[in-house]
Amino acid sequence: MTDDTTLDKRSAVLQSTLTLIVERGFHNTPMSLIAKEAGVSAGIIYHYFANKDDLIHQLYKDVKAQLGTAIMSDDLHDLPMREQVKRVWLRSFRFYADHPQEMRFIEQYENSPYYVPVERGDYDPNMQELFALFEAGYEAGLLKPLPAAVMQALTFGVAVSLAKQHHAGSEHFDQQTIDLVAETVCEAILA
Amino acid sequence: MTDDTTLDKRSAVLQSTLTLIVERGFHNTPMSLIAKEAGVSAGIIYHYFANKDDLIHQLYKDVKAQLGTAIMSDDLHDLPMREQVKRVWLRSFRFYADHPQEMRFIEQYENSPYYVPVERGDYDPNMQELFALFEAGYEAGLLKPLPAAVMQALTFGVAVSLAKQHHAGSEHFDQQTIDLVAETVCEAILA
DNA sequence: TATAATCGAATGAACGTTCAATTGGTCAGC
DNA sequence: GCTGACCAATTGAACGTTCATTCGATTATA
Repeated sequence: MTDDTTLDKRSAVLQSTLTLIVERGFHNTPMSLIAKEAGVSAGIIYHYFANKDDLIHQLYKDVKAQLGTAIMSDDLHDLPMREQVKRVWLRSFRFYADHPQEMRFIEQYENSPYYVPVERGDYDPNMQELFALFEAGYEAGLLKPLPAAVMQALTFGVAVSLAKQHHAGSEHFDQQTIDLVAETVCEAILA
Repeated sequence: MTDDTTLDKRSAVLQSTLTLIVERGFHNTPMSLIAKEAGVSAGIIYHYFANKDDLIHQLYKDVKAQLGTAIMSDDLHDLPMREQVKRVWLRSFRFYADHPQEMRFIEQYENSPYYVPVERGDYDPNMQELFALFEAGYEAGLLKPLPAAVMQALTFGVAVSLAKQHHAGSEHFDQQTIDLVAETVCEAILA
């Protein structure tokens, strides 16, 4: 009973879907349980979502948009490239570290058959901005001439992996260590 | 019908479970379909596995062991640390790149509630050897003094992320690019 | 002949989805 | 300000299906 029932029920449904799927997986999370946890009836879910898959897809979009906002919130223009990269990296790590449920849901979704890699145009606006940043850096010769996928692996791949261990493990990383990784990542991709 | 029925049925079941779960997810992969695809009866699965969860857990152990073998197969001792790291990294990437199903299954499993992070002792012997390699390098001062989790993120995190995009994307990476990433990863963690 | 392997129909529970019925709110016309 | 008409929101029991698992019978193996 994650009681936001006073707010709108659609949000309550999304919220309890998030919590339950992270804890129990896609299977093993019946609609009836989502409804109970959200404090609504089973039927109402179908008023807001076409079906279970639609609910899951919409939740993913929602969470991914949160991530986009967290990373690209304020503008980075007129900062040097190195600083831009560092900040973006730190924010992505921070989002993952501070939002374990959201992170786990994203990962669970993206590694399941639910996920169909999207066209560039389908991305969240903030994410598009992010790609633009990298592209600009690349064309200005400030970044190493590496394929975009390699860039992503060397930056966000590291952030995701690190955050996973952050949550899984007893180990917690102090800010100094995180900073060091951010620097290392910059080193890896800056020309 | 991935016909290895002439071999033992247990393997046939594991194989079709792998294929089907990668394509359809844990849910949406009924035992009956696994049986059909393996060319065996539904009942026989319960002769070899306690239940569906057990089947999935055993498949994971199996695949993870394959990965361990692929990475640590021959011995690396008396190679310089840099070369050891580079080879291990390249092999892990190669395994993922060459075994899309196995990779996807590992990722799907590890990002689902099936996965309960294990104690050190539970790891595959080859994986343990891998940890030992890093530990030795660390204690000899050949690697940067970073937490083990950071080391993993900077190496395998990158490999996994890169391999995912390798499979998802149109983009394919030539050996030269892969080599460059391997070098970059070494740079990132070597003292 | 005893034991292991194998079959596949039967079972019963769980689950996604539907729907007829109820409530609540909005607002036009009086 | 009241009425009633309309539509959105909401309920939860009921439906039909799917699925994991069981088990008695059958076949192969030793």
